[in-house]
Amino acid sequence: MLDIKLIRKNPAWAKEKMEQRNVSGSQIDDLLILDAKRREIMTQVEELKAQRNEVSKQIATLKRAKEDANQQITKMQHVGQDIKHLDAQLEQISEQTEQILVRLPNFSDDSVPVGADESANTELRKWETPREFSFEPKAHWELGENLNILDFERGAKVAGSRFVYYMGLGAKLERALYNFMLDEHQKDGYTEVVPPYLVNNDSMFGTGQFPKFTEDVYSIMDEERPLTLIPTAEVPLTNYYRGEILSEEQLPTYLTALTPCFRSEAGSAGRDTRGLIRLHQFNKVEMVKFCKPEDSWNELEKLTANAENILRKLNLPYRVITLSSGDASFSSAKTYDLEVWMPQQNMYREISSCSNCTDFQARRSQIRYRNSEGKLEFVHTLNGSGLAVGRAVAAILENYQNEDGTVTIPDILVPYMNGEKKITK
RNA sequence: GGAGAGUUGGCAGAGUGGUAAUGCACCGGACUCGAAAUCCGGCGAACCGAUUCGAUAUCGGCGCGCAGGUUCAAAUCCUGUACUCUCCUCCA
Repeated sequence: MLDIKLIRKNPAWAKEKMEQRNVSGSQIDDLLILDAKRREIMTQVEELKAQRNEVSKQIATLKRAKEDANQQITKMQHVGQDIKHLDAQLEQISEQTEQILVRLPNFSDDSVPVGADESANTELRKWETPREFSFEPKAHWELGENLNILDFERGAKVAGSRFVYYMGLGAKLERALYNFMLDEHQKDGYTEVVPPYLVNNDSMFGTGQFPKFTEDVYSIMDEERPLTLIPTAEVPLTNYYRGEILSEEQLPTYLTALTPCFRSEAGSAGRDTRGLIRLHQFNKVEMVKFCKPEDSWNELEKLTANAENILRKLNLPYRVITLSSGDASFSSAKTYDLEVWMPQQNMYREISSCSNCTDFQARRSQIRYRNSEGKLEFVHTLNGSGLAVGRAVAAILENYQNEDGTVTIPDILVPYMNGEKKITK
């Protein structure tokens, strides 16, 4: 959530920043009109309440002295009516203000390339050149099906399209990967967490998925109480400290978790219909950080390096992209995407997304800390995938495939595969 | 699933219709070479608004798990709800 005071202070700047994110500047105008009205009513109602408090004290004094207070009581009955009326108005206008405010995305950092969509993204760096194949590289789904380690057909039968079974060494490769990732992140100072996979609406609001993106997730009703299957571990990890005041010593806090992620993929019909790239359920290792505001930009670089570390140790070629203002996600002030090389598609595909959400999520979820002057401040939150496990499996299958259709296990994973060096039929 | 108890400041804990005791902690001061002890004073956290360019500050609102209701007035009464604990039941 944006700081309304910041918008109040500099409306023109706020409008420009919102337009960079494909949000009409008129939203800011509407917001400020409502905000001015809200404060006007608030002043009125607060004056009346002050009066009521004052007279109530007189009534109490009179009553204690066994004197007559009827005149004051009658007067306050009217004041009470006025307060009720104005409070109702205030509530209505506050709701309208909130409606707008909670749907505005975070401000992009000034270092972010300005543009409406992914065409304005910029490449920051590239690591390793993709391998030259002496044969036509196969798609990972073809390799996986031939090796009997991926079964999309039965996934579709049992659950529907965009679901898969990993079998045998495929399942083991998946497990090897996330064990490896979690071990690496632990070395980098992250605490391993197993969080809830179902979360309540407050949590979904806290990280910015709700109220705007209800279509993208699976929700269930549990005794009238809605719960949502997490679309990413960012939600339970960032909400870990929701509503809390942290001490300075608790910062920075690094958390990591392997979780399944559930996404309805509404609006992506027809895209990546084959393979492991876009499933309704996939595993992901996520990293989340809470830090002091002054540290968050440095922490973003470190977080991104932690994700890159995984790809480097797996020896998978990748590049780092800075997402443009229009392409970055709702809560993010700046996002780096890591894209891994996929030989069959002959292109880089997103495998990780590392974002600095500044105080945007912290304000929504009320996560603060007491700074050295004893003042409360919102923390900054960051999150990044390290990595999407399914996509990593896909990248390994394609990059490590041999001409005979077998797949060599990356050296670093061999110990995690009980010494298995190759996947054969 | 059933029954009961509870939720009050940083912590402990009183308050059952008249506007949140008290203790510890904390902050300031005195004493001291300095500290401890002692004494004096201050202090519920957060949030919002007005005055202000802004900060400080002042005033006000708000504030007893949360949301409603009754009342001139609610921590207190009523309704709903969340969470915690205990017991029973069930269960991996």
